[in-house]
Amino acid sequence: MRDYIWQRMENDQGELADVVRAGGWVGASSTAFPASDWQLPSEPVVFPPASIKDSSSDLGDPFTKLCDPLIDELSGIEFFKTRETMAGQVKMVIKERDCGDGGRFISQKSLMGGEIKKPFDIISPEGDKSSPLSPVMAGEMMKNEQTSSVSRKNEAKKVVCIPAPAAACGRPGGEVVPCDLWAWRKYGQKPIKGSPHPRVYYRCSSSKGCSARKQVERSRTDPDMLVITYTYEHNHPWPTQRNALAGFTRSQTSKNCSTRNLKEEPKETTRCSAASVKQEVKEVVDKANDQAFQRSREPLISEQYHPDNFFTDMSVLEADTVNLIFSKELTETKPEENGDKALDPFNMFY
DNA sequence: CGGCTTTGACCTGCGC
DNA sequence: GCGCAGGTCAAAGCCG
Repeated sequence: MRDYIWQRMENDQGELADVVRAGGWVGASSTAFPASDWQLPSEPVVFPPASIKDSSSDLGDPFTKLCDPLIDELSGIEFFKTRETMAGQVKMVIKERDCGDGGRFISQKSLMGGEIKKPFDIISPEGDKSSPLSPVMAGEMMKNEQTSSVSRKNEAKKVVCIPAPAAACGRPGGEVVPCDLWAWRKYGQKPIKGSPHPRVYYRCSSSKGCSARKQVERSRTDPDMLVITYTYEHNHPWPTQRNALAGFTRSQTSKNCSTRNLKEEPKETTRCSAASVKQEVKEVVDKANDQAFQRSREPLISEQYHPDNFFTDMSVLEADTVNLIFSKELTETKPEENGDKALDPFNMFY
C-alpha cells in the first residue's frame, strides 16, 4: 500500500507530487528537508527503539511521556504523545498493541518544532489495511491533558493544550498565534486575573454566520504551552482558499509566524515556490471538502481532525493534509476496501 | 477598499 | 443588589 500511495503520487498527482517531493511545499529550507531525504521508508522502521515494549512505562531519554497511552479498543492501536525534551519537539507515536512482540510502531509524526525530518513516516507492512484509528480515540487524543469543560452558558467547549510556537513565531508583544487553515478574526483580548498572559478571543471569519470561536492563552503553569478553547462548531467546510489566504497572508507574512522563519526561505524550490504549492494544496483540500460537504453536509476533514486540534505547525499540517488527500484518492479509487469509514489522517492503510 | 487588529466600553453570569 | 471577572461589541486605525 505504501508503494501504491507513492505510485499514485507519482502518476496521478503529477506536479503536486513532484513539488511535494521537492520539499518546497513545506516551506522548510532545502537544507533542513532536502528532496533527497524525502523518501518513504523502504523497510518498516522501528521507532522508538524496540527495547521499549510497554508504552505505559517511561519512554526514556530523550523522550518524556506527556500523557498516558490511549488504547483504541476497536482497532487495537495504542497511541501516545511524547515530547523531545532536548529540542522541545513534540512527536506523536502510534503503535499497534503489544502482542508479545513489543508491538509495532506504525507511524510517528512530528507535531511541531524543530526540523521536519520527514513529512510522514508510514511504518506499516505492505498491504496492511487494518487498524484504522477510530474517530473516538482520535478525538480523545485531541483533548490532551486537559478535558472538555462546560461553560457557564452550558455550551460545550473543547480545550486543547499545545506547545507554544517558538518565540520567533510570536508577535512583538509576545503573543503567539497558532497557524491553521481556518480563518480567524480576533475580536477581543482580556487580561485574566491570576495570569500574567492575556486571553485572546477569535471568531471564525471564514463564513458569515459561523459561530465558531476560540480562545488562546498561555498556560499559567507552563508558559510554553498554549491553551486553546474552542466554542461552537463551524457550520461550513474548510474556508475557501481566498478567505483562508486573506487572513493567512497578513498574519503570517507581516508577523513572521513560522518556526522556520519563512522570510529566510528561498522563494523558489527546484520545482515551484512554496506559496504556489500551498495554494495548490489548498485548492485540492477545498475541492475535496466542498464535494464531501455536498454529499454529507460534513467536511471531509472533520472538526476533530482539524489542525486547530492537532497542529500548530503549518508545514506539518500540510504534510498531513496531503496525506489525507492521497488517502482520499485511494478511498475513491478502491471503495470496496473502505466502506463508509470516516477519513482519518492516521488511517493511511486502506 | 475590504478585512484585519487594537482597545476601551459595555454586557452577562456568578458568588456573596 | 452589588461587585468582580470574563466575554463581546464596535469604533478607529492599519495594511496589502
